[in-house]
Amino acid sequence: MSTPSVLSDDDPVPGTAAASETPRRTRVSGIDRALQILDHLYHTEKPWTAYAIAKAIGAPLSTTYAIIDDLIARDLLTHRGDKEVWLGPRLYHYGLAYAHSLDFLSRATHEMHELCREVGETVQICGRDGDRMVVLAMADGPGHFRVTSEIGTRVPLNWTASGRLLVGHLGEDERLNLFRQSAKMSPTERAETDPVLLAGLSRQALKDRLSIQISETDFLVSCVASPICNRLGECVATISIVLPEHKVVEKRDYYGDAVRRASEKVERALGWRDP
Amino acid sequence: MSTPSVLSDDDPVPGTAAASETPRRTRVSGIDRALQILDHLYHTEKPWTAYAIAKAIGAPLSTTYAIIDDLIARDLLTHRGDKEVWLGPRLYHYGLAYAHSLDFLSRATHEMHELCREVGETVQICGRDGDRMVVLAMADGPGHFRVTSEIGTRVPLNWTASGRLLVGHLGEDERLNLFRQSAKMSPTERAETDPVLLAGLSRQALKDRLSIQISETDFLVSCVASPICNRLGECVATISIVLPEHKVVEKRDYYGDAVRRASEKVERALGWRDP
DNA sequence: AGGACTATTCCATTGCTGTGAAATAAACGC
DNA sequence: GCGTTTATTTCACAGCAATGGAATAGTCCT
Repeated sequence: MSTPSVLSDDDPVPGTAAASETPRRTRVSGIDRALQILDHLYHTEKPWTAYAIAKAIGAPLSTTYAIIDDLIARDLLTHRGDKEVWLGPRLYHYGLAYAHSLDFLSRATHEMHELCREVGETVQICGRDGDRMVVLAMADGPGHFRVTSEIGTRVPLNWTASGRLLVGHLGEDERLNLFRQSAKMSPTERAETDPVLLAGLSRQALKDRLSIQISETDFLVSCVASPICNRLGECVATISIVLPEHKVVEKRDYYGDAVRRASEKVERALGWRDP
Repeated sequence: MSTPSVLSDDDPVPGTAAASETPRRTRVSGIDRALQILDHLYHTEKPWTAYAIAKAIGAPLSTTYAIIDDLIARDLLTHRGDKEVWLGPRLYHYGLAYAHSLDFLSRATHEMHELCREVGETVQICGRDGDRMVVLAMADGPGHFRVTSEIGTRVPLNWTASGRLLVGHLGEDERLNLFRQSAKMSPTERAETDPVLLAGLSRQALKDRLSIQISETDFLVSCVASPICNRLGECVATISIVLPEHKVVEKRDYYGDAVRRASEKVERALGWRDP
């Protein structure tokens, strides 16, 4: 709600539990409808046709077509392929302007590059959007066979070390709920999906300021993460090293210390940590 | 318009030349008003109070307050300070989703990191938003005294080497217009501001696939840029090395060649260049 | 203290806007 | 060929959203 965290939406998890509330008002304002459309595209992560969007969000065809035309004219949406539409460039501009104003992110990004250089591996800054973890920034490690992903990538919270940290500060109930509703099996089928176990790991990881995940999302790919917490102890983001499985096994402490030092530096630079 | 470029808005430059058109319709739709608000914040690059926004965009107070409340409730806006509002986190999410879908940007980002490692200096990817240059991505160089800026930074087109490249493909008239309306004196008072000269430099720089700027924006800071052009020859973005003045003077060709190689690699990877 | 803004809220009015339904094709599936 | 689904446009209508105006404090000058 009023949490000044970077990403937490705290929607009641837009899952299957569609609220059958709001009985009055068959009609929704333009802004509302527009946001429904943007959200639909955002959550499904792929282009849709106007027709399909109308069906999916349960809006009248005429309204949907009109608003989509409007949004396209304003560059909030763009055409992809023949009939499909997708989020537009203007949203990116707005987003950059927002990110630009976050001294938090620029600070963290700086430390991310330093850490990347220090350990010679890919480093990421991740945040949370509701029940997903989002890659906010990334520094590619050197070498031709580095492990990498992309800015904007969104994965379930239970797939990554960062995902667990990001909910560690939430209340027991909320944490359990998030995992219950969003925990998914990963491609490797090695991700933990038990909500109770996850909730426990999550809390403990935040306390340790360290979370390690091995090959839960992709084979041979691991992740060593440390939380960036504000003064209230809320995990606003994480900084993590992404690297091949065998390296973590061999030099677990080396990476763990490095990433913890980096996250502390960010917190200190922001005045979120006293020393 | 239908240009698939990443950033070009091609608005008629929202400058002082306020179009006294659209006489009918004292009333503007909700989406319209909402976007006016977002745009106002975006273009002024700072938080405003609801009252001030209403005055600035010429909207009724009641409407403005209502819509701003609405947008805040939806995380499209956030509170900054006591009364002021600013762009919200949700816009960043949408923006990331858009960026994530751009294979262009991820491709360019990869090359950006490579180049950063090769030359050991800060490297940026820049695009254009109307009459401004925008920093889309950045890789910090090593060292404690590196030159750096921030993602999302927006500066007039005439201040940077990249800015000139980004309009090099436009028609003579359009280019002249853009420079005429947006060319501003830089802090160092060394930026070129003559539209005709700028337009010429711009075209030539794009032809050379190289643009060099020395201390025009900041003292001792220079920039070596090369364009990333799509198959139509439109400069969609630039990749540039940011570094201290003296280094450019000493090793101009070294940096020029490196940055040109990088931009060509991006174009080739995207199939925008034949070999 | 008084004037001039800033900041916010309330309300009656009205005309724009979202709706629903229907018309029209094109694209499938078979 | 013929139903079914997708895709798009058109239109009259009613309701609510945006509006203008005013009321109410708070704040900043001087």
